[in-house]
Amino acid sequence: MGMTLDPLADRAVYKQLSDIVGAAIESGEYQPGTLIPSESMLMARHGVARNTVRLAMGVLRDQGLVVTRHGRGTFVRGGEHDEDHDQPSTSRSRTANSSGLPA
Amino acid sequence: MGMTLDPLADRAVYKQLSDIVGAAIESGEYQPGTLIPSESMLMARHGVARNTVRLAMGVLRDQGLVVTRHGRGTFVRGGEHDEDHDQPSTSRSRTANSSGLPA
DNA sequence: CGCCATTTGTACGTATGTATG
DNA sequence: TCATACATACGTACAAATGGC
Repeated sequence: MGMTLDPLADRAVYKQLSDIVGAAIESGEYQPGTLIPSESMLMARHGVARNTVRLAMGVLRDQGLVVTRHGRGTFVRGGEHDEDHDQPSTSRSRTANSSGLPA
Repeated sequence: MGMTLDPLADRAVYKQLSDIVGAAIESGEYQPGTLIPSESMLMARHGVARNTVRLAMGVLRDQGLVVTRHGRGTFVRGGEHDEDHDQPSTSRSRTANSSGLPA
């Protein structure tokens, strides 16, 4: 279960990380509407800098797989029950599948 | 024309910078298909870190205003003559107005 | 209410790699 | 070969939001 990062690989580490977390999401390991590990957690677990983690999260965000909230964390998309409280504008004018997962 | 950045403002510096450059693009100061100032230039001109410049460029990229090419620079979108040489996949599955400018 | 821990946001610095011309 | 420009990755620090107490 612990896909490891390879700094020597052709693929950038942050992309490898986004692949890993993204796969974990699609595999159901991280359920829709729930929080994925915090940046600190991911840093510790994978031995990378925060920057790298944030870049990876950025990829997942662009893919519409997750949504990040200041002070709260990063949630797996698709929690239609909406653990949202208010928020001025949830959508971000992205291609992003507002329904949640792509397939 | 020299809109200055205000580190004390409510709006994040990188967002202020994206506003400035974005406005310069829409005002025609930076013509479609041409290069905008390099990261080094923007750093020097505005007195900010490279990271900040890159964040600003990221905003413009998300807005579909510019396109960045490794080793080349960041171009104002709308150069339909296509200064492209080959490239595996130009689009990035973004909302991005493939035609160029939003309006 | 204030206090505090956690978490993301912003901004800086440095180094090295890769692409282009 | 070389200079320029962007890409990746590490580090630090402080701000702001959140939520439990």
